[in-house]
Amino acid sequence: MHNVKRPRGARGREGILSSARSLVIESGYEALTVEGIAAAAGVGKQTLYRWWPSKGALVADAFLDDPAIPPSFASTAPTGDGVAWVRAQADYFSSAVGTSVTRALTSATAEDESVAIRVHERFTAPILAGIIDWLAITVPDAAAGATERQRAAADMLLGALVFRMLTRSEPLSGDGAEEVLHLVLAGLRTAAAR
Amino acid sequence: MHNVKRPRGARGREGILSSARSLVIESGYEALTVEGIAAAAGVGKQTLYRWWPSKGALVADAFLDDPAIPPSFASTAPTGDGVAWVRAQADYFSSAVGTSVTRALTSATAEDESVAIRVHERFTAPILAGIIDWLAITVPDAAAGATERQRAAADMLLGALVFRMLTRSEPLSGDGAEEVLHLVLAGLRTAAAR
Amino acid sequence: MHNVKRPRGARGREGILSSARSLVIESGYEALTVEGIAAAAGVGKQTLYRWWPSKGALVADAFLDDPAIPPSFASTAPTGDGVAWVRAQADYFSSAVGTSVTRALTSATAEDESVAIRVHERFTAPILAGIIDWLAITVPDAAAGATERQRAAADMLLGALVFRMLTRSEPLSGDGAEEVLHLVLAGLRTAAAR
Amino acid sequence: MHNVKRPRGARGREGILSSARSLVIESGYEALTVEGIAAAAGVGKQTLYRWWPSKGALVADAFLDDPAIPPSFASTAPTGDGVAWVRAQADYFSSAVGTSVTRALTSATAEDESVAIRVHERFTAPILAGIIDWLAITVPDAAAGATERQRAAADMLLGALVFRMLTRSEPLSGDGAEEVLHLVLAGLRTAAAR
DNA sequence: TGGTAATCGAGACGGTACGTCTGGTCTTCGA
DNA sequence: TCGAAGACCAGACGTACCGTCTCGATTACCA
Repeated sequence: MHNVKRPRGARGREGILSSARSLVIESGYEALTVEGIAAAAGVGKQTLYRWWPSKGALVADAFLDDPAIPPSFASTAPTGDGVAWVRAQADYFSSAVGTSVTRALTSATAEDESVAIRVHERFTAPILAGIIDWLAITVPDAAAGATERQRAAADMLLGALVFRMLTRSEPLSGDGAEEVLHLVLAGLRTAAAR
Repeated sequence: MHNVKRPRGARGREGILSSARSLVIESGYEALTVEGIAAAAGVGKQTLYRWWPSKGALVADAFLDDPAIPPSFASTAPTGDGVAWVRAQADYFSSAVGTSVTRALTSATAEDESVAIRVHERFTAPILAGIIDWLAITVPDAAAGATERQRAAADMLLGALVFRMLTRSEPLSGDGAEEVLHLVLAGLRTAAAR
Repeated sequence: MHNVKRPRGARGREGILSSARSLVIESGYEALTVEGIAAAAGVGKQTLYRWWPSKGALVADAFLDDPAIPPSFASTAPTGDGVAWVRAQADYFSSAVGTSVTRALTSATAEDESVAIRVHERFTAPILAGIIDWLAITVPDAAAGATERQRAAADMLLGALVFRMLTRSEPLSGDGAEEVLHLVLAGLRTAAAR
Repeated sequence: MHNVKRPRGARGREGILSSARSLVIESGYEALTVEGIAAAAGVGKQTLYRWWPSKGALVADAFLDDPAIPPSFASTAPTGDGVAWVRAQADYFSSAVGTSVTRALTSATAEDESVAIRVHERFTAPILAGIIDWLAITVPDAAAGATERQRAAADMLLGALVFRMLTRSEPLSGDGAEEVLHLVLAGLRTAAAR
């Protein structure tokens, strides 16, 4: 994306991104340095600057490119009644990894507009799309404007979870997350029946 | 807050905070430096370190201490049907000032746990409390657990707005924000009637 | 010299040396980089490292191999009374080219012992030999040790010119150089007559 | 000289210059780095850049400011018949320290015109002046132009020594240096008697 | 009212990291 | 098959800030 060619060094691109991921999870995005990534990856600094314009862009790639990482990532769409999904999200946002990764992506996003766009396109938007699709099936609504309503509902659902994590030491519990889910579904049903 | 005594310098404490505010709004939190604040306020660096342990703590004070700033701040509670309030919030989060300030507080929060606690206590919690109170009046619900439900609803309402702003170039429109409000109220009403 | 094979590239070996010469004369030895030479010669860096072990060695070759360069080089031996020759040397060491070239060879020499040896053998020693031969003819001296004396005299003659150039903004004038010549010849004559 | 104020840190200015001197003598000017000096002196890089505009200027100060260093420096004027002095110079230029220091000053001089001026004013010119004064006493000459002749003689004397050191692996021996001295004096005497 | 302490601005200090540049080696790919 | 092109690791460059530490000069309080 930043360049069609890819590093071909001994460790290569994946080694670099993997080092960056480890460092973010260990010590957080604020403590992350380009020199630290280079050292951890056994790579010259210039190699990083050759492929990524900034620390934020590198970190975005680190968490966006490899679907296997992070382990229990919030990247699947809800299924069935959604309860299992929303509790898994609550667990993820309560975990050290989930906290580190989400904060890292938020910070990277805040620093650089182009990173923000990329993170949205490749990360946030797909998750929201999955939620919206599931909501459309779960609470059918043929009304004009239903799509906008579902979009707002998805923002509320994911937004409440993220907002809690960013602003509170104790993120939403599984029960709290389920409460959010129920309110969203109840609201949508009422609107659909209106 | 960090010290009962106050600077006696030409500009004083308020001059420092005011300089910090201007710099954040002009150039963003990432570009903010302690040296920059000191220079802008015509103050020695040591004076800043005397009263604030970190850049984040200073910025938190800058936006928390003076109720007059930022101008159209999201700090009042909703009234009536809430529509005017929620549209004002959408406007605020769409503005350059609202974006800068919210991002700055989010970043400061991410860097330092004690700043996070302070921002929550002095800023986020009061806003949420105002919303919760208004929700309790607007959608009366005597059921056990209603408080938890209202807390979740407040997180959804404010969370959706903040989440949108943080992750999207185009924050929620007034209409979108109103949609969120309606869904929250509809959900709460259904739950209350259950 | 460092390799019997020769580049076949567009410009070839002479193109490389010529680029190096131009760059030295334009910007000086300190500002010279291997990358710059490669770029100027339209050649890969590896091609340079294939034939020269260091920047210094390349520069030495650049000024030693081609007798046509630099234009009015100090490489001829004195003739007749030596006045014309010594004034030509003064002019050369006063010129931009003479200054650049001499400084470049001095720096290259200081960095690398093997370059020093090569520059001496191929450049300094022949010049000194020419001077010594001319002195032996001009001030005949059959005494034992006359050769040592002539060697010292040659060092004095050329050394005074080089020393002046290296240490002073204004190198020896033609008159100053002639003064040096007269002193050397007077000293030798006195010694020969002793 | 570069600034009227002086470093006041734990180790101070002299510690920095002393570290620079050691490094030059150990490994030569080419291998010297600003970071190396800073590390050896236990000082931040910025402190060096605050007081000296370049590595060359720092090195010039290192060898010019403290008259006690280098130990057997060529900075005294000749006395008596000059033989002891000229042999001491030959020894100095044959020593590892003399070689390192002279090459370092020559390189620093070649890189930066302002360093060249300073080295000349504070180092080369005083030595030459001492030689000229001694020559004027040793070989009295009331003729017009005698001063120019003595200046040329001083350049020949010191120049031969420096030229030999810079261009040859084996600098002038004591005997060779004495030969130079005799030739200079003989030449001057002849000229004075003319 | 004059003397003494606290506090100020200013900015030097030892450091860390920045983003860039170059050195010297190694790999790719077109002619 | 060989060389241009340029990526690679390494590490120094000169700069920006960090948070700490002197400096005088300027209060402000007490004698």
